[in-house]
Amino acid sequence: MTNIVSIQNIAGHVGEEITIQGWLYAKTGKGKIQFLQVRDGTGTMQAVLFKPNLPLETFEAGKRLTQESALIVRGVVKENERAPGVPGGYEIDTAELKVVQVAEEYPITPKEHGVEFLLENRHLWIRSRKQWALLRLRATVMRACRDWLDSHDYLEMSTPILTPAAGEGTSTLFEVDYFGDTVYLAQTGQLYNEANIYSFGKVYCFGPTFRAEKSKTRRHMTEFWMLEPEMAYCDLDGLMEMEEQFISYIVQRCLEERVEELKVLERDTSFLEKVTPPFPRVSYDDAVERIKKIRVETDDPELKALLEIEWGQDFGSPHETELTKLYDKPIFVYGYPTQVKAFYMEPWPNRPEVCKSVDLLAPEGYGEITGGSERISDPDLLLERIHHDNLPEEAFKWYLDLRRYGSVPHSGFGLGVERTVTWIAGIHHVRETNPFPRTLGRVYP
RNA sequence: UCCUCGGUAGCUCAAUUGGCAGAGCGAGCGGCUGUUAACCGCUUGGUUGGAAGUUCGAGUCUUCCCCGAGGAGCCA
Repeated sequence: MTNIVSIQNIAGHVGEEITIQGWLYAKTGKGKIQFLQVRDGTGTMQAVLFKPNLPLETFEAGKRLTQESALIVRGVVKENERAPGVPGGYEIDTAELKVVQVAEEYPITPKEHGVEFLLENRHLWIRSRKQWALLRLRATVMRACRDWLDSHDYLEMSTPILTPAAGEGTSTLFEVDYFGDTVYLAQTGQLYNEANIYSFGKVYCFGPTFRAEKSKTRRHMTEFWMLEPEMAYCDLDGLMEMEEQFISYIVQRCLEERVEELKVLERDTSFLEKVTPPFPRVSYDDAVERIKKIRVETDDPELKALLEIEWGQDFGSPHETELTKLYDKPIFVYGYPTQVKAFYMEPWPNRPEVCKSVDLLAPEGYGEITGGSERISDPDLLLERIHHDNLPEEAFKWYLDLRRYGSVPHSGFGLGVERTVTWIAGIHHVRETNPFPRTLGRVYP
């Protein structure tokens, strides 16, 4: 069979005889006509088998096909608005059907399934339409990240995954035996990025990161992908300007390139269309006041309890959720209390209790998708902060060196890929945005 | 680590006060020329998460354990 066509390009082949290589997603049939929904990885389209037009054995072979059987279909492409698929509206009038393998009874039926069952069968679940759309969207988000950064003179620098000590000294790390020594799986590449900017100016690292925290929420995984840009000669304002351009570009790329997938996900894209610079900037001080006001005004006693806050405390997810509901765009919350943030963040001028940190909160209640800051550039201040947090000075010797040889103001942030995709896709749980999610209590498959 | 909910057929669930463990879907066979989670008929389906206990009798009650989900804290 020749002229193999991808389903995503089917619109350009109407009237032609083509071949589709794929798998049977679903099948419905009547006595003399059968409809095969065929996936090929790029989309789904209908192949029609009409008994009078086919050799009997071909029609009978079609009847024996089970869900997820591998098959190759040849026939003429026709436009037909009744034909379902992604993109819909096209079908193939089957002339030849080659059965590559008849699949065994497939566990995931087109009916409802529970989360536990689906996660146990994740290796098969990714074939389902919604999961397929979600992971295609993820790939676009990741590529858009790289495209924007690469075209703005950022250089991708790999940072180590095996690291000698805690990046920030706070989160729980996975331990790995390293020829008798203990090393840790990286939870950030930031410190290495800070070294890299002094050679390359603007850099980013992009890879998996690991947190051994026992978090069981829809926003947490133990292994997730993080993108961390870092920029020399960049202060907090410069960071926010860069972030809003960057995030807006990613969202707009998804709207352009993943129309069908967002349709499958039933995403209301009107929210995404509003994601253009500038984003609202809210100081931590203001944010606390607003949350206090919401807390006073709510009649819900449960929400009242969750929203309890005093200046100086970090926000929890309920606080973030309520804040984002006040806006229809992502918002920056900047100037968090120094005591709740990492040691390396630059203090606010004349207000040492506040630091030049900024989180980006996605709208519609999704909350934090990036966290960043301007970093301390003064060697004495950085050393003082390391001592203040009781961190081992010896481990940070190289990091302190960076402040001794041409230190400049610099900033960076980390973006959680799965959280970003979750928001853009408008879905409930981050685990579905990773092909094989690792969560507390699940490392299979 | 804490709080809440859950575990019954391959899957999704039901089972009244402690009294014969059921339905839909899937799968198999047959029928149907426009299906969209097709429809109609027949067939197939069980270590009720595990252990112990109470009882004439436990899916149901008690104790312990295992597993999962949601949330909190922490974080992207």
